[in-house]
Amino acid sequence: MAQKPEITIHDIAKKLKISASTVSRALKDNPLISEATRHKIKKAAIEMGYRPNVMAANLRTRRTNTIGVIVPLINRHFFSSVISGIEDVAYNQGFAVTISQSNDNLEKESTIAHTLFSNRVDGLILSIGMETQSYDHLKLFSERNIPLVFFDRIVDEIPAHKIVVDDFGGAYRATQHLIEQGRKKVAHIGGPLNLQIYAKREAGYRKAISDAGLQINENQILHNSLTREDGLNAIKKILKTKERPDAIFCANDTTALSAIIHLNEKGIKVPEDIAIVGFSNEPFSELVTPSISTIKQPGFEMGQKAAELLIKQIGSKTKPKNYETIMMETELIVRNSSQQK
Amino acid sequence: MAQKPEITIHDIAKKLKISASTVSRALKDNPLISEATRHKIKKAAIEMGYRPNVMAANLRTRRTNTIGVIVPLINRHFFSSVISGIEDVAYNQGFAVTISQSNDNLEKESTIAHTLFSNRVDGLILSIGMETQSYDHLKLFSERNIPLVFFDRIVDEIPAHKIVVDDFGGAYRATQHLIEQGRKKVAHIGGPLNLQIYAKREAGYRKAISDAGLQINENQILHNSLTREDGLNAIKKILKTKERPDAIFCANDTTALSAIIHLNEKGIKVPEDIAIVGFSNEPFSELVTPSISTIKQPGFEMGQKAAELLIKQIGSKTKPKNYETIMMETELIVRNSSQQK
DNA sequence: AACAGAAATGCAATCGATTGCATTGATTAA
DNA sequence: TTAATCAATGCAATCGATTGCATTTCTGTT
Repeated sequence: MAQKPEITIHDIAKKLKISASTVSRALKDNPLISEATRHKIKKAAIEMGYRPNVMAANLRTRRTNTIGVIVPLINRHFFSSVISGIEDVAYNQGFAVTISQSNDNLEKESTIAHTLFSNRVDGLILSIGMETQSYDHLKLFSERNIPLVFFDRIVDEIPAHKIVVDDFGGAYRATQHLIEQGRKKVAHIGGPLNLQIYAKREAGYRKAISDAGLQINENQILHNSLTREDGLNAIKKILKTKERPDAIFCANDTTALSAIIHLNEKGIKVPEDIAIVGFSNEPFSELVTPSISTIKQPGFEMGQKAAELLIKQIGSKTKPKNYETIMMETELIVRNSSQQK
Repeated sequence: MAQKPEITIHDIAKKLKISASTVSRALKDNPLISEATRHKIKKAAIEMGYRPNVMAANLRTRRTNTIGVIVPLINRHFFSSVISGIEDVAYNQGFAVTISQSNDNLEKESTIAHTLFSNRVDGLILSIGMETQSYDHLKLFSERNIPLVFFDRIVDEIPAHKIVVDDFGGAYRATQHLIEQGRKKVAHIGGPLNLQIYAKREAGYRKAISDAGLQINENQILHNSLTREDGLNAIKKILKTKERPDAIFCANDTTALSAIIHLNEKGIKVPEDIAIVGFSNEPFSELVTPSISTIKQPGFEMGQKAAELLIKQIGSKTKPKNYETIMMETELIVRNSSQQK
């Protein structure tokens, strides 16, 4: 399609009767070039509509100034907050950010990782998908020493910086809160245990229950992919169990939502009959009736931190001696789904 | 950072004692290469962990097989649906997609456009930001014949394919629906008129009112950026006007939400006292109490269509003779905010 | 056995920017 | 005036893959 001739530094050089090297240096504000020529060159560049060909530069310098980001779904408030945090830091440091979503699908995640690698991103920030249990596509990066930072859904096996929230603590707090409301039989809708975050949330939940000297009913701990539909099936199953629980701690807000909607329809009162707490503080959680008590995660700050660590690592010549796992604090937000007015 | 030697086609060639050209051709399944050598080469490539350097290839071929996407906010359900639609088509056709958000900020939009251009994306799909009133950063593309497709928030001045929804019709339908509910005084919370979509929504609203022989109260047509906060200010302002309206057509769901929350707090009943219709069918619209009647836009399909048109244009040698503007149908979804049970 | 024609492979230039090293020109010191 | 010094610029190789054209190797035919 492109017919208008591409303007290159050579075109500028020819027009100004100087060498391409000088043009290149001038445009990069290299101090070797005199003020006068630099001005002349920049002026010409603008007049001629010069646009650097990043690929040529990248090929030569072996750097792209681009950070790749892979998230399961850009559509989740938590993830888009993280992305905004990443962009915030990256743009200020002159990095471009390219965002991709895996849709929680391993194959797509792998394809994206390979594409990003082939495009030679300088570093990768990611949160793995629910299906992801093999990590060849990620070893690609760590083996070649391309900086990698995980956030939220991390992988233990791969050495890298990791940014997580205190899932255990958050879940503990959430469950404790339900118990403080006088609940004795707390059920749990949890995520796939291959993801650490869900294992930890469940562990926090279990600890809170046993610390309070209460019993766990193993029939009332369910695992699924935490979609709207999964949540609906889960709440139905829970309602069919022998001793109906008086509270549910859900591993995300989506399933909390499903539960609430179903209970509303069934005429079971939330929180009077069954109290509910979710996780993530999705925007909708304050909009439903009753509004959902939940655990707030500092998404934006996690993104900032992840980008900082990554960029620091990109800038350094050597592999970091040790990798940090940064745990950020969560906050319990009490709303109407767990507390009577 | 990268110390492990990069494997190039030359390394493969050396090892197999053949030429790099043959390796290149074999890896691209060029029929010139015999079955036997091709196999040998592919095997070696895998064993050696070869990963093509896309930048080098792109530099040579002047194609990147990458589509750039710019949206105001990835966080909006409508936009992320469109993105999913784009990805759906693009991936199947072997294109990568790089997504960026402008945050409705002209400067950022312009920076992103320049970055994408410098990275030589093969084409661009975008929806402009609220601030965008100058188009130099977009002319960059059209002038150099880099295919460009607009969706939703389009720019008339620039020749390109455009995918829109029937904003006029949707708004007309929404307003008409309010009138059918017996409402006589319908206010409007609208967006910035420099964006065609909002101008059209307002026009549709006006037409429906006058077609019904009703009066418009110009004090009750407000314009703002349609954020939560803007919506709150707008509803407050509307409540202070002389003749309180009995319905409001909001140009998006966000402001409809603000209005509903504020009216709930004030004890003004929705829909009994004031009926409300929004626009876009954001997921939260069915979750609030009362649930929000709204206009549904086919986001996924718009994305698919945009990607199809773009890729077709990328593949063609010549400029399209005429540019299409495809208008997709909207659907009124009646919920509780506009209809008494 | 010889040769046309096809099939397979190689050569070398190219894409556009960068950069180590060489060169030019100007300035300064002696 | 001349050599030494420094500032400014140019030369040419390089990054890795692609591709038009040339060359080599087969294959089959007579």
